[in-house]
Amino acid sequence: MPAFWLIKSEPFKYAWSQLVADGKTCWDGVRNYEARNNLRAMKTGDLCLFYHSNEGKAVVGVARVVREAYPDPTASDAADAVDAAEEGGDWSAVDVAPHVALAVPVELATIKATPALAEMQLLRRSRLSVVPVTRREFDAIVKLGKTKLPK
DNA sequence: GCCAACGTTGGC
DNA sequence: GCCAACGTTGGC
Repeated sequence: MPAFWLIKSEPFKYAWSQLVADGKTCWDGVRNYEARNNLRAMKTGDLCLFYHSNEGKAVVGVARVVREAYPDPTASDAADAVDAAEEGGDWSAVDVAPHVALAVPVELATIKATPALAEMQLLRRSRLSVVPVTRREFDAIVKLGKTKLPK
């Protein structure tokens, strides 16, 4: 059984439409240990709710993990590499591809107003950019998005 | 633009 | 190792 996640991006930085245009992308630049651990727990085929933070504030699509965690290419330059070498820390990235766009974006306000979703990590750990989602929550979001998941 | 939450840093 | 200061994120 696949696991479910929610990944956040500011539309300004990397929007859902960009992911669709690119076909797939490297989800890198995560600089938080907990988020990194979540990235590393992802398996190929896991589904990720794609959330636009800050501007939009809604889940707009579902992405699929197409490559499991590997060293973050953006951590290999400049200060990050020095830090990683000195502190023994390192960063990870995964590749994701668009799976399906939600027919209707699921707004943060809607999530907050839905009792079944009140416990989402998105709400409780609002500053984490990669958080786990339960199957129940995932299904509820997709349903609110009036979307059928492709096989 | 402000503020709350929270992770990180640095002085001791 | 504690804790205050600081920086970043993200909602409003």
